[in-house]
Amino acid sequence: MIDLGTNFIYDAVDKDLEEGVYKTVQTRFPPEPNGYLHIGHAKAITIDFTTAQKYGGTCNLRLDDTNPTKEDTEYVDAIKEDIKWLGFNWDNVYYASDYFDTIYNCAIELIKQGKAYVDDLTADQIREYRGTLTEPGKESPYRNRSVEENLDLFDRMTKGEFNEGEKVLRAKIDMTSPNLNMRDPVIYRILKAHHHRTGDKWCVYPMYDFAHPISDTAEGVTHSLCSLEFENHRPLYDWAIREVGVFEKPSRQIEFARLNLNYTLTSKRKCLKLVNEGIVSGWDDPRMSTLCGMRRRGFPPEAILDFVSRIGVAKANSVVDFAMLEHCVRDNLNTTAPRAMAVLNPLKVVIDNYPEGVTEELMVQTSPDNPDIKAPITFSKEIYIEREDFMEEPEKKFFRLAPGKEVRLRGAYFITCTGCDKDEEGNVTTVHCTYDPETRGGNAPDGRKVKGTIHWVSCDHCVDAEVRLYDRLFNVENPSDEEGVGDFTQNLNPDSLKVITCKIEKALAEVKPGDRFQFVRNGYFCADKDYTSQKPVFNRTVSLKDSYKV
RNA sequence: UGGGAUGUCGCCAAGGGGUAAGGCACCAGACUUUGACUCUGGCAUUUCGUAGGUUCAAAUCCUGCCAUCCCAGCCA
Repeated sequence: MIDLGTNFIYDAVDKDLEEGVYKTVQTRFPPEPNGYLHIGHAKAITIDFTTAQKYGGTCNLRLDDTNPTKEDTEYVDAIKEDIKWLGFNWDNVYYASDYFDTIYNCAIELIKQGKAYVDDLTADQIREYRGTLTEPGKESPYRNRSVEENLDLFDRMTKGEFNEGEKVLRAKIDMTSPNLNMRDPVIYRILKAHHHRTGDKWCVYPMYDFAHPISDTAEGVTHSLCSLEFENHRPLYDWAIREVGVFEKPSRQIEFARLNLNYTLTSKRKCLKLVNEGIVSGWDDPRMSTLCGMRRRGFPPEAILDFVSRIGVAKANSVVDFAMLEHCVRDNLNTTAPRAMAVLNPLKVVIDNYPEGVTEELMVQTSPDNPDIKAPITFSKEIYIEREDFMEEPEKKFFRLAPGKEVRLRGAYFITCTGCDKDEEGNVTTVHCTYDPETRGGNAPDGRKVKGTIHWVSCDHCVDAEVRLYDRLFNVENPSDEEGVGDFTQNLNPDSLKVITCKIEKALAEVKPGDRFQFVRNGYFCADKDYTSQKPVFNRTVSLKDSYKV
């Protein structure tokens, strides 16, 4: 059970329960199936599901499909997959389109009560008549049509007698309201589009503002949790339920702040641009904030849930530091990811006093916390170590390999550097060492200590792998600050993806896509879903916290 | 220049009259078959956007001001 701490939503629910406003709790996660879910949705999903769980209630998945021009079943499937991946199970799957008849009847009811009317104004005219933020709107000349006429016109709209945009159904509320949403909002529009579920049955579709309160209430939702931008819509939400008047238990809408993460985008529109312009490889590019992207990157769902519980639920607009998410990922992987050795930037080491042609199997601990869980790795005379683990002229606090210094090869032997070979340009090509046969396994019988331990891989017993090193996609904290879709690409981090070839221990070539490891000292990696090259591919999930800084 | 919200440490965030939780980040130290992890300590005291007021006592109540976000889709 995820703990969202104390928060104002729970306070409100507690109060409702105490006062007997509701006896049970029912919530819903209501995405529009017009795109992929991202980390921001993970927050909403967690809040919706855990609120229901906490009170022993139910939470349904409802696909808010009231705009057939933007929606598709492809997204429905992806949404379901991502929710399940996070570990949540909905009680029922509903669609707003399930309620089209109900919503339609509510509209008729409103018309009969004289609370809704068919308007012939064009979209432009409606905008003009709406007034501005500071000036009141004015009433449409069609506002006072008779109930009979409205009923007839709406019926004919439904039968397809009019073109898109010719007529709309509007709620008759108050054109002078300081809340623009209450200035006779459009509640039904003509859309001669094929709906992914209802097909061509309808050519009028309810607007969100009308469909949502009716769907919630018809479904039995007690607490309709949504993000802050709908605060201005709440009066209309309440109005619709109240005026339609056919439901005994109105739903209560409660708003919370949506999640913003620095250095990333969580706007569907902008993410789409990244995909369409080929800036990223697709919706599941590991740099994306989409759940499928994070999954491919190797972020465990538990880490995302932990993250959501840590950031809390409040009403203040905020931007959470990406480091918080990374911490959660490391925290999870630290205890779950097996250790493995991979050398990203190889430098050959020859152990001069090790017999030629001999190999031996050494058992190296792979479990982060259980010393008894080990895997075999082959050792031989020639190995690769990390280039940065050798310094010909070591600086003051350098604990690794340097001429005359002794270090431990993880799980193997102590070796002492005797010198190195260089090419004409002075680059180190090979390091020469001697090993101490008494230190097999990594401990000296005489009890002498060694300050550094380094990872390695045997030259003849390793394979090449492609490693994708990911960094933040943007180099500015808030790429969304730039107005418009055109500008944010200026802030892309050109080094957000670096592909290198590295040496991995042989056993790692056999892993399954999705398997996660800590490559000792190099960070956490996740085997990629498909190998486009012949080599195995690993995505770097997250780097280790800078361990060698002086 | 309308309305709705929000302002507590660099970033999240508790606390809603009784004298500032916690996490991330950061810093210092210990430990360590990697310097990671773990552990220990530090990290808002005329301070809770700001200026006043009420009170024995205010981040918490009142008033004014300031800043930021949302709203003028036949999107959700």
